[in-house]
Amino acid sequence: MGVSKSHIFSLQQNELAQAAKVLAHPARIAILEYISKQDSCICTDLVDEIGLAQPTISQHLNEIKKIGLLKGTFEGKNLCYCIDQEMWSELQHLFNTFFSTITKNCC
Amino acid sequence: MGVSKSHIFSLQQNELAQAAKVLAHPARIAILEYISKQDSCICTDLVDEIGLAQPTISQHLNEIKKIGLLKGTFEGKNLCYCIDQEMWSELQHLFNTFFSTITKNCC
DNA sequence: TATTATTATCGTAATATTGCAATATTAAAT
DNA sequence: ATTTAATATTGCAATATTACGATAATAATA
Repeated sequence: MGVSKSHIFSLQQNELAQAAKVLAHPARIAILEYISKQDSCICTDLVDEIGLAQPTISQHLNEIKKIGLLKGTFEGKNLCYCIDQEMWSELQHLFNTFFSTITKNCC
Repeated sequence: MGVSKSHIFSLQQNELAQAAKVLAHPARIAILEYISKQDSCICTDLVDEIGLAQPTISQHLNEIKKIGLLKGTFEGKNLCYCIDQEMWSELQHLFNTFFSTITKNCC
């Protein structure tokens, strides 16, 4: 088929997978890193900084936004994106828990 | 186009994205969780445990194997999968570093 | 109000992913 | 040597993702 059978998995499993999907593209990693590097918030610079077209960046931003990782506020003419701290911590916790609950007992 | 322009990103960014991609499917999360839950190693049970066809499970296992997260040894007739501890720790570190270096200064 | 700069959306093409049936491979057991 | 059970591979269909040009929407400024 081609559709993920998400209904056969638990909420936790789907949530983690969904979050991982957002991080599963170097452009989105780069975007998050760049946003966090700036003291002030960014606007258009992402397009210049990363070598992708404006609609593509916009699409990636939207993916990040969809799981609530970005807050955007207007500041004059330009949209001003920043990382939602609460959501970021939540994500960090989610991954951390997953990594530590996997006990690596082996044959 | 449709191809990820991985060459415009750093090695670190690509590696993290690649790793995240492996975790970006609930079936693979479920597989890792199940393997770790078992005291002894698993074999066919993944197919029964998770509701996906055998070739599909095999494919997912392969994705996990590709980044070196699984070790497989034969134990009688059945393949016996287990999580590569060293690689797992490396991954954990990779994500941990990423999550903590993103400083969430906002507007 | 018209212009300008920034961001979003639409449409489309290329490629990737997900899933399974059918089949092949592998190795133990008869 | 055959059969049996477990895993891998192949081929294919459905859907998702990535990327961008063209265009629309938005809001500050002239």
